[in-house]
Amino acid sequence: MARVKKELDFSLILAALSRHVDLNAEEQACFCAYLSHRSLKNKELLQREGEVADSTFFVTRGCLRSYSTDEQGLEHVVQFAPPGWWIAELYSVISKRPGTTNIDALEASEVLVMKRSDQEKLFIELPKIERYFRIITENSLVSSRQRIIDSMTLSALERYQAFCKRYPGLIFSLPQKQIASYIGVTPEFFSKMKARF
Amino acid sequence: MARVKKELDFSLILAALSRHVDLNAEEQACFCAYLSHRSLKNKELLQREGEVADSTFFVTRGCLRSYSTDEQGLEHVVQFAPPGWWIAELYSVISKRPGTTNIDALEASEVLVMKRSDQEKLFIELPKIERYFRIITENSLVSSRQRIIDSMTLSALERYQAFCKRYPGLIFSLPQKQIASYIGVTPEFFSKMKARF
DNA sequence: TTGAAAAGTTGATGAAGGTCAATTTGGCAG
DNA sequence: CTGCCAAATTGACCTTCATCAACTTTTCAA
Repeated sequence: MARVKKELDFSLILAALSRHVDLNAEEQACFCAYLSHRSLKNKELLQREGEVADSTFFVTRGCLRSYSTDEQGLEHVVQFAPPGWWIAELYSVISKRPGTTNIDALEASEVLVMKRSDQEKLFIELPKIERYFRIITENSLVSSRQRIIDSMTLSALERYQAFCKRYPGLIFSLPQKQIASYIGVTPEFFSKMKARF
Repeated sequence: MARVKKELDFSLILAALSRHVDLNAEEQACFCAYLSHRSLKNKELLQREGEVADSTFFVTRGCLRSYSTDEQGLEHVVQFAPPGWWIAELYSVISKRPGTTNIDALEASEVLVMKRSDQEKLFIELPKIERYFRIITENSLVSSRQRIIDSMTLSALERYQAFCKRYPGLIFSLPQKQIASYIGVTPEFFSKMKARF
């Protein structure tokens, strides 16, 4: 069987870019030239705690998560990334030091990979790309701070309701132990909480 | 007494910039031209929940905080900003919608004010400024995510110890009810926790 | 200097959520 | 279809931290 070069599908990532910056066809091609592709099996690890991360990932299919493991071995979900979302071990990417969180696939998934060194070249070559990342980083920071406020002001049930509102699609596709981990309760308590409505 | 125009002190903010980007004298002047100055009395409110924020603040003296008020009227500290730090109601600045948090001064303070509209002009005029903000926003996001992980994996005592390590200067200058609010416990529990060492 | 308000302390009690163990349900590889 | 493993449920008990109230100490403006 002949090995056919797989055409990468950039439509999702170009749509994401166009929500914040205008790129002409040439600029789009320049941006895409720096992306590579990777397929992940269910549960496959993309970034392991302790290793230095050098890439940021854009999800085109499936769903990834980043999570931290505590000294008792319990996992705590930092972020879910369904199609159209970026995910990275940003601390490690920025500092070039070993990361403290893991990233894996919650189902068979596909991602576009952008190496930090390439990203930095793009920042110089195409300032609009730096603008794009500046904007989505600002938005992520707002979400992250809101989650801190929620963790201090809301009960577990209210955090669950907030989660359902913010990520309506994920409630049905994720095992509820993952959602419990994201909102910061045990699977047992989560189950009891749901039973009480 | 003659009113003398106050010379603004840009040394702290230029030092902060130079940690991430190189600006020549002209670029520095261009940047500083967009800044204005504001003095704050102890407890003075800089941004009130419900109002639309249009500026970001760089602290040159004193200490600010941003906080959220819950439905029981309790305050929860989102961020402290000692000299050399930026602070803003970023959600409101970005979205131009009413903010959900407050910013006030914990002591007599001085800030440099950068309006969002001016910041956006600078992003176009001086891409290095956009780079600077992209970088510090990335760093803020890393800290914010680490705080989320800490809130899920650490006990109140451990969060206090982490706070002491990360902000060694603040432990002595802040009322401990502010620190309690930041790490997410009541002042009463904080006091008992300290007593038990 | 003083006195009232704010901050901090201490104790009794209670609620939110965790831990551990037993059992049931569900998904899916063979 | 079967069997197995992971996910979810349920119950008993426990830990952490909140709440409320009384009291003490500090701060700071008049």
